[in-house]
Amino acid sequence: MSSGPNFIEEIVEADNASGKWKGKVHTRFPPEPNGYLHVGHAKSIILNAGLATKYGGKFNLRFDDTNPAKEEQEYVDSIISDVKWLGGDFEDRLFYASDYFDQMYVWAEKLIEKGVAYVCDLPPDEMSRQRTPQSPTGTLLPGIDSPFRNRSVTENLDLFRRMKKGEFAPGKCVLRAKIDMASGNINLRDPVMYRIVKEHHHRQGDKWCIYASYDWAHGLEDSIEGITHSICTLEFENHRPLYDWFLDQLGIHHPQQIEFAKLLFTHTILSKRNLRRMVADKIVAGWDDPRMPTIAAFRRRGYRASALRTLIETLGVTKNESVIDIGRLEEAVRNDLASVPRRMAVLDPIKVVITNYPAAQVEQLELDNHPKDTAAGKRSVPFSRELYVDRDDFMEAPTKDFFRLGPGREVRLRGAYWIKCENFVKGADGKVIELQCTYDPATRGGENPPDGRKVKGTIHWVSAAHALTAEVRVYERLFAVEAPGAAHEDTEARPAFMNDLNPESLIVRNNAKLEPLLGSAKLGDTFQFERLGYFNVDLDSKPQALVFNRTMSLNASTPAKENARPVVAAPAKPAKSESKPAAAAPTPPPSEIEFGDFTKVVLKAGKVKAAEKVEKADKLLKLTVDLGEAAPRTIVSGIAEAFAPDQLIGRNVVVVTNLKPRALKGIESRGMILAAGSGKALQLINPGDVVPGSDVK
RNA sequence: UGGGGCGUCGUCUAAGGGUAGGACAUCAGACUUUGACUCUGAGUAUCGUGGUUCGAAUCCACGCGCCCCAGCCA
Repeated sequence: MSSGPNFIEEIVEADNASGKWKGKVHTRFPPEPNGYLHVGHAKSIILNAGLATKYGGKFNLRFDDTNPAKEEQEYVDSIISDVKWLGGDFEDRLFYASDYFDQMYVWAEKLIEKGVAYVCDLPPDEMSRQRTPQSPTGTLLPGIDSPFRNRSVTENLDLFRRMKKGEFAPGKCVLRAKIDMASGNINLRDPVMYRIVKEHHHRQGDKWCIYASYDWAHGLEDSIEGITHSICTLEFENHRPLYDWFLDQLGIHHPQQIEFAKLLFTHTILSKRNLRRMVADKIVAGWDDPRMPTIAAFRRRGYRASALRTLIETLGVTKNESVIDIGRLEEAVRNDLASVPRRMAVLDPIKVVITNYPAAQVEQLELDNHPKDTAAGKRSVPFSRELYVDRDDFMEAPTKDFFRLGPGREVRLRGAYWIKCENFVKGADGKVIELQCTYDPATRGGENPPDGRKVKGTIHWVSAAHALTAEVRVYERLFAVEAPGAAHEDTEARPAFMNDLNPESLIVRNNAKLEPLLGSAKLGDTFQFERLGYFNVDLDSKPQALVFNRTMSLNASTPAKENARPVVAAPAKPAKSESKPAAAAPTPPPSEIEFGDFTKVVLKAGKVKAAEKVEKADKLLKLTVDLGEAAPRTIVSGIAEAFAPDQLIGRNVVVVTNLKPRALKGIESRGMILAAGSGKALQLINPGDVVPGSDVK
């Protein structure tokens, strides 16, 4: 796990070796308080705080509250608790950019006096045009100087002071830095330092009507706090020259800005706008709904900070933009919870009557709290004639790879006895409501009987008379596809990502049966319910109305039922399949496979409707292919050397339909034409005279 | 088109002129009173083309691909 230092640590170590900061390391996490923190922020917090810890430095939490229109106290509070929960130890160093407004103002006047800042009266759209003029062919041209660029220092000072006093309406004018209107980096084309905003600030009230912009403010904030390494995400790379320019002009403490790639996950959306939308549209119950990617949601769901820290350490820190498989997070959570005590719970109960067990008898059986850790001790679990087992553990007509209960089948009840199903009873609705079983007294504790009989299955159970009834919320991934929204268009009514919601992301079991010891579980407690996963006590739980969340499923290596066979079987509509994973197979098969994953290809017959050459690509043809779907697909294929577009129209072809869409010469290709040979000798595979959309075997 | 950044197994990530290694995922097997955990094994990678060199993922050149910037957001 521990590989060498990451590139940021290398910089820090080099600085320590050269004495650049006299051995000091001081980092910071500078959120804007305009939303809840999510996993992406966790990386930044863990990275910054971790650096400070590792090199004996300090870590600050600072609210970058320079835009009064967007910021709220609610977010400040949630961010503070999230940072603390993640282990970001800022001690007493909780700061607000707004506390530096006076100092920033003094420095702004200094730049005006130096002649490198001026008040500009251009309206916003005009300023934008002058900063980014384009030639008729779309080439970016050098910017045009503002007519106000050469105002005198006296005039600028006067105007700026009047801006501060509130004499001008918002939008009337701004303070700009005088840098370089010809720079290729647009950020250097006289960026805005102050704009007029007449809004109530959450800490400053109505004291200010001019507010510093990010580029002007951020370096100053870092400088004031004595930050040494100012770590931010890649999109700020273009802003670094500005960061440096302001600090150089002022001649003040000059931290080094370092950029890294932010953390993204598959099956997840992270943009604040979209998260807000999900909360507003009640797709989820709130910012801390356990399906959300927020820190607050993770905490509520039962993830621990240590899982996140381990994960992020394992993933490393680079400048490669990467999307992490959400399975990595899930796996990290499982590993982190592995040591937690075991309990038994039945989510979807079927009653079991042990016909040869004495009606009045109750045994207290001793079960291990943890199978590997003897120090975790034992607990006592009552056993009696009537039990509950999970519906998933019984099949009326069991297949041969099903190891659990069925007519005539024998299984081990974990830590109790072997039982054999002799009969079952159905209710009026045809559902099985009761299993009649016999037990073998020679198997007490679940031990093997002396006659050498074997069973393959061990299942969990709960004594009916002693069971607690609880609500259990079973969570799955919120999105059914890797890249939510990617295959759809946004509309006003429905953002693209909403098309990819997993309809089974929450299943509530409100008649779950728990072993009695769970009655004393407190908020914050997590258990493994054997064979089901890790579960924690939810915020909504009350002593007489217990509520548990499934924090994470266990790995399931074998299909629980015959309908969950992920491999060869091809879904009819690969673009939106697999919305119904079986309960015990939480990881649905991917609907879009990677190029090269040949065991899972879905082949369909298609008819070419149109074909044309692709500009600037000798080998590519852009085909429109009817696959019997609602709309024909665009497929870009490298077959231009062998075929002219006209030759292809009307032809039947074989298409790999479940490839991940790929962009070829900027055209999104949704599928691949099957062909053999190469170059001019290329042959298309012909499916014969079949209907578009037919399966091809 | 201008400026900035990034390209290593399916996915992350090491290797800083000298055996392309690890993790996750996948597959196969062992073990198992959780179809879990654990253990063993397997396969698959340096964006391309040239060049320098005894030797290149690494250095050079030219391409190609992807991401970011053109808010008075951060």
